[in-house]
Amino acid sequence: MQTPPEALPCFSCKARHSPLCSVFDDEHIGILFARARIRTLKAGAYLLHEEERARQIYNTSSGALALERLASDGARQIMAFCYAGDFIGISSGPSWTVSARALKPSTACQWQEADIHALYRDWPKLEERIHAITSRVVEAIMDQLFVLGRKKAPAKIAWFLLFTEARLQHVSGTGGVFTMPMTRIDIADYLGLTVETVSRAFSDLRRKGYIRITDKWQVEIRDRAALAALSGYIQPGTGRRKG
Amino acid sequence: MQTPPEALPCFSCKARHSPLCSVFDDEHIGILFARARIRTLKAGAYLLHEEERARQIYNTSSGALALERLASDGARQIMAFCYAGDFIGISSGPSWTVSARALKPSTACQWQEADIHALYRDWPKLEERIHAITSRVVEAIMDQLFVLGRKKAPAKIAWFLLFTEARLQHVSGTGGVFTMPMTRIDIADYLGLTVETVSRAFSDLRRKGYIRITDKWQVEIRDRAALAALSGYIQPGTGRRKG
DNA sequence: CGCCTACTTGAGTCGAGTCAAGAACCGTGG
DNA sequence: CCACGGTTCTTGACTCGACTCAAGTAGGCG
Repeated sequence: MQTPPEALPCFSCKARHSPLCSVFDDEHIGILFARARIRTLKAGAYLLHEEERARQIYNTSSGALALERLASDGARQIMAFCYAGDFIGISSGPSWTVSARALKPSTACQWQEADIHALYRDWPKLEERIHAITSRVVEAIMDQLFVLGRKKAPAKIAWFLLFTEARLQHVSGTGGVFTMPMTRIDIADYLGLTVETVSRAFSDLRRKGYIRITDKWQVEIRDRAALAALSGYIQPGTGRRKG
Repeated sequence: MQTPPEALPCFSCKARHSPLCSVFDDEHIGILFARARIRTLKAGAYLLHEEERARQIYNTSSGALALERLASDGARQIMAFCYAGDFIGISSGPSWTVSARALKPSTACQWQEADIHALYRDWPKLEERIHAITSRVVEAIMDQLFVLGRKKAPAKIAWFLLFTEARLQHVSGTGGVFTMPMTRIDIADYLGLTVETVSRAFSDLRRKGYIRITDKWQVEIRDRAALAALSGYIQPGTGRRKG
């Protein structure tokens, strides 16, 4: 608050307009910033580990993370990918049930849960927003559940591409070209497939002309309608379906 | 409130000690009851439909429901089974993204969302509880996501049996015997399998002596350790894993 | 330059889906 | 009470999609 607004990194932060931060206008964002610890992560580093005490909450400010769970036999399931502006911090128990791994160099703001709760009184909208985010997460995971349980590999990949394009729109900007921050292995672990199946599915889509892949991570959607048909018409990001 | 407490159905309701209702002590439960509409459902009836306007919330008071989503091609994915005491009402948008179907004759209390929100001021614990329920739901669905994405059919079934036994403990009481309210088809649609695969898996477990099935819905767990090993050591209900 | 990891592609296997038939169970109505 | 039609459940035979195993290529980084 005493800090001159111009000095705050918030003003140039990609998460400035995220559900969490946008509760505070430019005049008051310092209240939130003053309580934050900025975490900088290298690719592959963990923001938090499952089984770890969960008394912090996070807001991704740059980069990309995977929320994942690892089984003793090495099987991995990725629950979500988080990009700039995405909130991380839902836990009903004393510890996390997922780990958060950086897919590329990333930064996130970290708060003590108690510090945020203390702000609820003066900023009731904050509590409302966090609740809304949690509800939104439930629906996103239900979408994923539907895809994992009921779609075949080609449909899963098609859905993933459309969904990811939509999620990255605010990063990549306009029409049809985007850069995926995750490896094929990550995609496989997100969709309940193996690397080989993912790779084959990409090749198929490429051969059919539905997509174009330049440098392995650059994807261009060339036939959105075909992908949508393949995916079974799930409208990415909204939880709604046609048909 | 004015109603003499003895007259309230709440006192003999199986959901009396649910997260929602237990916010109110016996003296004040009438406040909640006065605003409730009691919904009675026959087996197969819908409490709510996806795409329907979502401005109500529900608390299951008896019976069992399935939260499901239906695709245009007939594919169904069940997101959760709800029993007495379970809250239904998480939605971030204007309408539901799932339907709630009664698996057997069931009852639920229905409130207008606005009526409940109006109680938040005097009963802050209510808001807290609903938030906690939502967080708990996220973790339950993540468990399911992990199972759908990374477990084979036998492991899915073993996990389902242990999980369901734990969920029904407050109904079935003690050790190892419980009555499943859902059909094999429902189980298949919950685990991302087909009826035939579910049926075969049950038969296998029966032949191995891990379980005993009396009248098709009565299941007795005979070798919990073997089931746990098969399921991959997920501790049902807690979101934790051994290994 | 060389190592390591990620990616791709092929060949073969296996688990789960599909198709099909029969048995058991349900509620309904005679 | 029993006969009947419809659904659910089980089991078998077959098929096919995704996994496994394996080899080779490409790209990133020290």
